[in-house]
Amino acid sequence: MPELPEVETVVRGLRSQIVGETFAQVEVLHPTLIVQGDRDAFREGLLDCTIRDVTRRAKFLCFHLSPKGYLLGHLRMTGKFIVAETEPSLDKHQRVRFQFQSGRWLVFSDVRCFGTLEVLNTLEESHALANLGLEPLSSDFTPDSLRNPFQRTSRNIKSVLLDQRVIVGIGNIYASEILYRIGIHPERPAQQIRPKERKQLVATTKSVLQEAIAMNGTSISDFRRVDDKTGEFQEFLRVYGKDGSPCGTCGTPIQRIVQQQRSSFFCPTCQR
DNA sequence: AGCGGAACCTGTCGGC
DNA sequence: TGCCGACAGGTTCCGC
Repeated sequence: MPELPEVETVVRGLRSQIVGETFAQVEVLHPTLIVQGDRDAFREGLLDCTIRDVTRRAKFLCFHLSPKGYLLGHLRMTGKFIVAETEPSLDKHQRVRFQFQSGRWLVFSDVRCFGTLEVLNTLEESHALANLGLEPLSSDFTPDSLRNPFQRTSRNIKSVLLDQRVIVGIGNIYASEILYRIGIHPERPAQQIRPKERKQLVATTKSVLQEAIAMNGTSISDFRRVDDKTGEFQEFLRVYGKDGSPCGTCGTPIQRIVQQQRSSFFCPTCQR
């Protein structure tokens, strides 16, 4: 489910639902994965703590706890948080179940077990957060801020867009969508991106992500499972997964290639 | 130092 | 029906 717009949507949902709740019970169902470090320390770090706020950094979810500490989560490919008013029935993908003092529940569910949850005293001690790049929706993300990262690499533009040490939040789907909208071929070396194109890249990245957030991230989520979201999903995406169908601008069939072991979709005519 | 590739794990889909 | 390979929205680690 998760690139920046989807994580932002989840964060906003959680913030509106569970700020003020206090952890009364923490059940780790998955033996080793998901929860980083010691399971007892994880439980102890959360019990009796109140959720003060829920925020996002890159694709990480950050629960701010009172009196102290943070719960840092990452959905990776298939992680999901579910809030429930009463005890949810167990299913095999649930990994961690939290009960609040109010009697409400929060469940972390994850088919592939790539997701992570970690309790921290301070955000500074997080290894994961240490080397993250610019937030694309912040004012720091400017054409100028990309000049050096683009200049001093031999990689192609697609792979730099996915590099969380440079820009955070862009994933495989939005990388293709952004490059399509500005007419840049995913295999173009980042070094060859001209100043004018950097400017377009920044502006388009912001607008694509903002538009997706405005659509509550449904541009991606549940694309296979939930029929009623399909319309919105298909309207938003112009190239991702559209391998073989005609480009909306010129009619040339959209092409799929593999870069860094991941699919890229592009129009061979419009993108150079 | 920077890069590409493998690994982490489970599920689904299409082809034979 | 069943088996097999390809593929899935992300990150981290390892070797060159």
